[in-house]
Amino acid sequence: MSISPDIVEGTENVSPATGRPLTKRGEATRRRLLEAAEAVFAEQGYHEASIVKITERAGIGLGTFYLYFDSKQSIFESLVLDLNQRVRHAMAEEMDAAGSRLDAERAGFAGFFRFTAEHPALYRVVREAEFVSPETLRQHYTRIVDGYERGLAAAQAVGDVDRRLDPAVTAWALMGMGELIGMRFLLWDRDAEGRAPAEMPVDVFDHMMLFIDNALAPRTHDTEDGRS
Amino acid sequence: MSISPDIVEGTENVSPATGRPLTKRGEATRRRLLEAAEAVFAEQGYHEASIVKITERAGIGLGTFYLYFDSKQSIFESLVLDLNQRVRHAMAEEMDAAGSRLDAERAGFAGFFRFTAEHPALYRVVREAEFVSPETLRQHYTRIVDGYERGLAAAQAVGDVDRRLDPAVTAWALMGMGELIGMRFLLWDRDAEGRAPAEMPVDVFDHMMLFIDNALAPRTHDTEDGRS
Amino acid sequence: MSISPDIVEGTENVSPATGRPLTKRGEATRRRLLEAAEAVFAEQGYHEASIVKITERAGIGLGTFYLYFDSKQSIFESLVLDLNQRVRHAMAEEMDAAGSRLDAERAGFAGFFRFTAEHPALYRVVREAEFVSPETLRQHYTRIVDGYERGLAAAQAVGDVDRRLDPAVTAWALMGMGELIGMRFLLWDRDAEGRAPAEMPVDVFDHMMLFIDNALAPRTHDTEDGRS
Amino acid sequence: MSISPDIVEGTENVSPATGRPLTKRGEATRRRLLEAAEAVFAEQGYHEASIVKITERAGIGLGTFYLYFDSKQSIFESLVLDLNQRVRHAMAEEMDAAGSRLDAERAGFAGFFRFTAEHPALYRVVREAEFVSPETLRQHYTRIVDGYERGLAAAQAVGDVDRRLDPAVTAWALMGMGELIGMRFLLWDRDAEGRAPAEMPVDVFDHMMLFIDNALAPRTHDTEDGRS
DNA sequence: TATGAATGAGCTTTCATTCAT
DNA sequence: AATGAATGAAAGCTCATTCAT
Repeated sequence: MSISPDIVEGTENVSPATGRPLTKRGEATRRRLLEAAEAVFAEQGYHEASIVKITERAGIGLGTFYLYFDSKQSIFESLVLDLNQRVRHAMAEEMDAAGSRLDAERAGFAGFFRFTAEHPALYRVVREAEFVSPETLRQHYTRIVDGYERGLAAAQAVGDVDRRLDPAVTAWALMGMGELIGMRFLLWDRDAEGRAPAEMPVDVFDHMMLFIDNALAPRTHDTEDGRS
Repeated sequence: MSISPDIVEGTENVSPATGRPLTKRGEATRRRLLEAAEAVFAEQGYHEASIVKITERAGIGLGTFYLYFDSKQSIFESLVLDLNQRVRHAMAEEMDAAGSRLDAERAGFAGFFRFTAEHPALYRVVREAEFVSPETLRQHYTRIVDGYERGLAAAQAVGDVDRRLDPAVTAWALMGMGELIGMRFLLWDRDAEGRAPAEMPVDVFDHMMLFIDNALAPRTHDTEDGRS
Repeated sequence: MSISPDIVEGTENVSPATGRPLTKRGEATRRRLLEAAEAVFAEQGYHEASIVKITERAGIGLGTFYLYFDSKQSIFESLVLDLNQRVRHAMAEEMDAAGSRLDAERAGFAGFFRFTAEHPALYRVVREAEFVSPETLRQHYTRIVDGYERGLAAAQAVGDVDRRLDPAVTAWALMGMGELIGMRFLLWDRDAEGRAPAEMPVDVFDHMMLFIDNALAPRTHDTEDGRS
Repeated sequence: MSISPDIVEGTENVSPATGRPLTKRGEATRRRLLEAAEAVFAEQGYHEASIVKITERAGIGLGTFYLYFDSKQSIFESLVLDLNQRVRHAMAEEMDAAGSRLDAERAGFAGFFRFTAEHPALYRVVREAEFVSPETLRQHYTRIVDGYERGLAAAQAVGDVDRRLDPAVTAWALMGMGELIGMRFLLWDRDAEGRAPAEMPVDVFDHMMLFIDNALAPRTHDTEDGRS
C-alpha cells in the first residue's frame, strides 16, 4: 500500500571529455561542482548563474568544469535529475516507515517539504526549467507524480481512497498543492532575520493534510460500487 | 457567496520617459508592445526574449520601446500584472453568473483554464518570475489566492464549506492544483500536429472538481462544532 | 589582346543584422572595419587577429562589428573578395594602357606587384586561407588566373604567344611565379630600418620578365602550325 | 650538372625536457608524434589542430607530448624541417638518376609533385606558416630554392640554360610555379568520390615542362654575349 | 513621438601548458 | 618514460540600454 516511488537511475560517472569512467578524485570534483551548482542556481536562478560563479564556489578552475559537464545546461539537467532522485528517495524513506494510508501520505509530504526546505534549489530551478530543458522538467514532475499515482491506485484497490477519483488527475493535484504550499509557507515566509523557516509550520501542514484527507477519504456509500 | 476577486488597479498610462500621460496613439503603441511581449515571452521565455524581438513583433522601432517601459524587467512586470488582472476578471465574470457554491468554483476554474489556454504566457512567464521579479510573482499569486480565500471564508460562514479547513491554506492548495493540472493537461498535451488542446478536457476537469468537492464538502456532523 | 580581367561584383552593402541597405554612415563604418581588418590581418594573420583588435583599430565599439559582419570569417571573406577585386582592377588599368603583348604582361605584373607592396594583407591572408575559407581562396586565385588565361588565349590566336602552351597551365604558372617572387623580393627583403621595399626592385622585375618572355615567345617555326 | 640539393641536418634526437639523447623507444615515440602531427596538421590546419588531437592520433598520453617537444610551435617547426628534408631527398634521388639537364628538371619536379601528392601536409602547412614561424618558412623555401639556383648556375656554365637569366630570380619563379600548379592540379582537383589524384596528370606536367623548357632554353645567339 | 546605430559588460567555451603521480 | 586532471587567459559573440537625429 506504499505510494513510495521506486528509484532506478545511477549517477552519471563518465567524463564527457574523454568518455572514460571517473576516478575517485574525479568523482569528488564532480560532486563539488554539483553542490556548488545547486547553491548558485538556488540563489541566483539559472540565467543569473554563470559557470564562473559555480566553479568559484566549488573552488576549482574554470576550465575544469568542462571536464565534467558539457555545458551549463548539462549540469543543470544533471542537477535536476540528481535532486529528483534524492527527493524521491527522501519521500520513499519516510513513507516506508508509515503504517496506515494516511500516515504514508503525511510522511510523503513531510519528506517532500523537508527536502524542499533543505534544497530550495529543486523548487526554484524547476520552476524556470520550461525554456531551459523542457524534457528534464517533464521527467522531474512525471517521476514524482508517477509515485503518487501508483500509491493512489493501490490505496483505491483496498478501499482506502475514494474509488471515483482518477489517480492521474489526483496525483497532479497533490503535486500542485505540495509545490505551491511549499513555495508559500516554506520559501516565502521569513523571520525577523530574513531566514526561511527550517520546516513547514505544523498548523499549515495539518490543515493541508485535512484538506487532502477530505478529498481522498472514501464516502460511506462508496464501499459498495465506487460510484454514489 | 461569490469568491470572485475584486479588481482595482488601472492600466499604467504614464510615459516613463516624459512622465506625461500617454496620448491615444501612445496608448495604442504601449498596448502593441505588451501584446508582442506576451507572445514573445510565451514562446521563448523571459531570457531568450529580447527587446529587439519584441519591438520587431510589435512593428515599432527599437528605441521606441524605452518611451513606454523603463527596462525589460519593467515590461515583464507590467505584463504579469496585466495578465493577472485579466485572468481575475475572466474568473470573476464566470463566477458571478454562477448560482451555487459548487457552480461558482467550477466556473472559476473554468475561467482560469480558459484563460491559461488562451494566454499560455501567464503560466510560462510566472514560472520563471522568481528571479526576474519576485515581488511581482508574489503579487500575482496573492491576488488570485486572496480571491479564493475570501470566497472560501464566505462559503464557510454559510455552511457550504467544511469549517475546519483553513481558508488560506486551502486557497493555496487550490491555486497549486489549478496551476499544475493546467500545465499537465492543457500545455503539455499535444495532438498529432503538435497543437495544444484549445481547452481543458472535460473528464480531467470533472475529476478535478470531484476531488475539490470532496475536499471542501462539509461533513454531516460538521455543522455542530467544526471538529469531528 | 588585353589580358585584363573583367570585374563584375559590387560591394556588399546590406546589413547582415537587419537586412536593410546601409546608410551613408553605415557604409563608412563598414569601410573602416575592412581597412582595420586589412591592417590587422596583414600584421598578425587571421588567427592572431581578433575582433577586439580590429574594432579598436577601427576606433569603433566591439558590438558594432556585428552590425556589419556576421563573424570573423565573414569579414575575412569580404576582405579577400574586396582585395581581389581591387588587385584585378589595378592590373586591368595598367594593362589597358599598354601597347604590345609584352607591354601588357609587364604592366599586369607591375600592377600586381604594386598592389602587393601596398596591400601585403592580400598575399599574407590568402596564404593561410586554406582552412579558413577554402572556397574564398579558390575564388581569389581563379578570378586572377582566369584573366591571365583569357589574355593568353587571345595572344596565341594572333600569334603573339607560343601556341603549343596550354593557357590554363601557363596561367597558373604565371600566378605562382608572381606570388612567390612577390613574397621573396617584396615582402621578405628589408632595409636597415626593417622596412619592406616600396616596390619590386627593377632588376628582379626585368629578370622575371625575361624568363616569362622566353617562355611565351613563339618559336620561329611556331608561326606556321603551332607545333614544332 | 645535377641541381639536386644537398642535405645536411640530422634528426633532432635530444629530449627538450631532460636534455639527454633519446632512447630507441623515445625515438619511436617522437616519430609517431611527428607522423600524427603531419596528418592532423594536413587535415585541420595548424590552428584547428590541437595537442590532444595529435597525441590521441599518436596513441600516447597528452603529457608525453612535452617530453618530446617544447610547444605546439616547436613540433610544427620540426615537422616542416623534417618534410623539407624529405622532399629535397625525394627530388635529389630522382634527379641524380637523370641524364640530361632537361631530364633532371623533369625528374626534380616529378619528385616534388610526387611528394606533394603523398604529403599534402607540406603544402598545406607551409602556406599558413607565415605567422606561426616565419623563420621556418623562409628556411623551407630557401633550402629548396638554393638547390634550384645552384643547378641553374651550373647548367648556365655549360651552356644548357640561357645565360641571361638570373639564377636566383629564376629559381624562385620555378618554385612558385611548382607550388601553385601542385595546388591547382594535385590538391584541388577531386574525382567523383572526392579523392585527390594520386599524381600530377601527365598532360599538365608536360605543358608545364614545355613552359619551363621554353623559358630556360638558350637562344641561338645566346652563346656569344648572353644578351640579344 | 519615433528611430536604429552604437556600445561594452559579460557570457560560454577552448586549449596550450603544468605538474603531481 | 608516461600520464591526464587541472588551469586560466583569451577568444567570439549577444543584447539591454543610450542617444543623436
